[in-house]
Amino acid sequence: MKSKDKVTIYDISKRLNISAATVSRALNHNPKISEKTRELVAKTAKEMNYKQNRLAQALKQGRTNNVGVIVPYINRSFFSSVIRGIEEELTPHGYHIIICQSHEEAENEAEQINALLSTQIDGIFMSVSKTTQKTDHIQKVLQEHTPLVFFDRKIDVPGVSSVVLDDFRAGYIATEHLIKEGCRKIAHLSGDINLEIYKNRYEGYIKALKDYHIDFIPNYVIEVNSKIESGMQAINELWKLNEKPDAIFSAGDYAALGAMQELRARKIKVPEEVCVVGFSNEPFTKYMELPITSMDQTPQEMGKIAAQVFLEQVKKNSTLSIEKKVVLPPELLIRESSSRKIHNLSDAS
Amino acid sequence: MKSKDKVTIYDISKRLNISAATVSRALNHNPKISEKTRELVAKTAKEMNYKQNRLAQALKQGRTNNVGVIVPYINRSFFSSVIRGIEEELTPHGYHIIICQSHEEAENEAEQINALLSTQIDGIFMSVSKTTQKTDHIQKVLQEHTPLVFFDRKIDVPGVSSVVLDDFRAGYIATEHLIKEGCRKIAHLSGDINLEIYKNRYEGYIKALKDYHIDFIPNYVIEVNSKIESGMQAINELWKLNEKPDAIFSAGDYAALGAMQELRARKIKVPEEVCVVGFSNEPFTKYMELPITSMDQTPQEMGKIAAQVFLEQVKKNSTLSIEKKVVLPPELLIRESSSRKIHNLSDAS
DNA sequence: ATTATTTTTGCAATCGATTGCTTAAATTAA
DNA sequence: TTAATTTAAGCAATCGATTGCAAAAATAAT
Repeated sequence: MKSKDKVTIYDISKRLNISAATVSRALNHNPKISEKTRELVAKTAKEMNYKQNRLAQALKQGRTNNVGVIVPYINRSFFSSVIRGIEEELTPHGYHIIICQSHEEAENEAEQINALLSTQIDGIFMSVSKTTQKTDHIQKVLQEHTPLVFFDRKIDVPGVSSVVLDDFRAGYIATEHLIKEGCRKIAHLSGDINLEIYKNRYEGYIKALKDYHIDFIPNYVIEVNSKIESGMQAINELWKLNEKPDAIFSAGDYAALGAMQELRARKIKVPEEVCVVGFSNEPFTKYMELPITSMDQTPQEMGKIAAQVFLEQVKKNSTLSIEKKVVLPPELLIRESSSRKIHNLSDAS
Repeated sequence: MKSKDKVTIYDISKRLNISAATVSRALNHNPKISEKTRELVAKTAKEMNYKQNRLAQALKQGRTNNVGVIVPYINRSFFSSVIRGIEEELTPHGYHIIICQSHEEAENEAEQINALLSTQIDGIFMSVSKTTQKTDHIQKVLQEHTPLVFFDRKIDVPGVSSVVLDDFRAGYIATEHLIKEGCRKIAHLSGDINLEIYKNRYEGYIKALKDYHIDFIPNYVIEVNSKIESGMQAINELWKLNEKPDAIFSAGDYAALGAMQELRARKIKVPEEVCVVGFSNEPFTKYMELPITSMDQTPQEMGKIAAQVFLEQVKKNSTLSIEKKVVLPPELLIRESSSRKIHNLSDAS
């Protein structure tokens, strides 16, 4: 892997008997260089299979044209779609995207941030992990004046922009939908309330119950993670109660799926006996034998907007960090798992 | 984003009235530095919030400790699991993983390679895109003596190591399983034959038919992509035939899912009338109402092994590129979609 | 033909960290 | 106390590309 044969601008300059400065300028289309030599340099560069050393360039210029994206997991449809959105928006501007996973560990998250900062990335996009409590590592990013944009899962830190879903509204809409389907005993499978998104979904749920004069029953709220098994477990808990729920609003699709599995195992009919609504519009929700109603978060759009916020920030080139907060509207995709009436199945995902 | 305040070893050296060289050595635990000054430097470095500039370091050392992974899509369970495997194996060795997507476009793939090479990564892991025909961009990697390891989808290029599944065997096993379930008219939803993996699966299928003296019917082979819709389309094609198949062996889970949807729409019972086997063991196959039999590729293991092959290669530090070919055994996970007999549902995924 | 002006190119410093070689300081031996 | 030896720290070059300023070459003006 030693490569003594890597071609540099000096190699080109020697070959052509001109200075490296001229080569550099020629390659960068500097107008001070005559067309003649520009073409000559371009030609020999290709001949010699020259490839720019972006390390050296970045070191000199102070920017790498790399941005980092930190997500809990890359294999969640939601996150990979956001990444796709960021890519599409930033690639045309010459940026490259470095994707990192925190695996929901605050520690990993901090390490990834350190790694990114030390490679001098030009910006960071991040959806914080569930276990993130302290903001030390985020302060570090700000200290370096590296633009930071939160998406979906954010922490409130002054000076940091964010693009999130209106999770409160989403929780409200989902619950309201279930109420309108005739459900009155609506359980909620919540995520960790420490994360704003889950807290907001939960509060939207509460508010909808209140608005429709339905009593809130604390026992109907079960905390789950994003594993299928936890959804199963949640049903087991709920069905120990005297008053069984007639609807499940899950803050995640995987838990919703688990819930449906367990309901089926118990021969409880969905949606006739229990309606189910999930969250995130994971692809499988649409393609189940019994498709699951779910909340779409327009993730790709979210990524694009996050990227735009970043671009704005770097364009201003100012040290003062702009703080921009974008909130996107959710869209409920109603499918069979919650459709008691023969319904207009608006399924446009 | 301008940050005139980034701390360098010079800042530390000035503060302590020692040379930058000493600071550098101290931070790197060079034994030539006394414990006293080492601690002093470490302390002030922390105080001043020093963060190493890995660009500069990499430029000097000639290695970045970054490796690139190029996959068609990150949101396929298979690929993200391979990436996870690579991460787990390489992170302890101080490497950072840069994840890139080709989106199945050879052009993107080439661009990603260029970008990675110009940032001087220490190695590349890659699963080639469907549209990759030419090997020019791969030759470039070899010219730079950058270690390259193919996983799953490879192209035959001398000097490149690879870790792949025994796809021929997998195709054989899947087909044999269907035969043993009593199927005789087995259709095959194949991927693009230009990719070795799909060609091998196809040939395994042919061989099994032959071994069991079943006539091969060309019309029973339909090319699909990895979209659900193409699986539906395939069933539409197959059901135009006079002799309808009694089994489907799909080279991909998404197509298998689409096929099952379409069969259901046509009121054709799975597995009673038609057995279905998919490929890749995507999580949804297990959690369907009617779980799909699928071929597991032990992706995380594949990633780990690929990483080990890479490590071996860099350890030898020799310019001569070792060529190592690892072939992993597939494992068929038999589920309801292909179990006519009451079966030992060996489901360990 | 000579000077003024415009183009084109080169010199050398710089980005931040590393490292071979040398020198200075500290320790031990004589 | 002085020389010999070990230990600690500094000098300066280097990695490859960029860029302000200066010099050289080419062109235009007088």
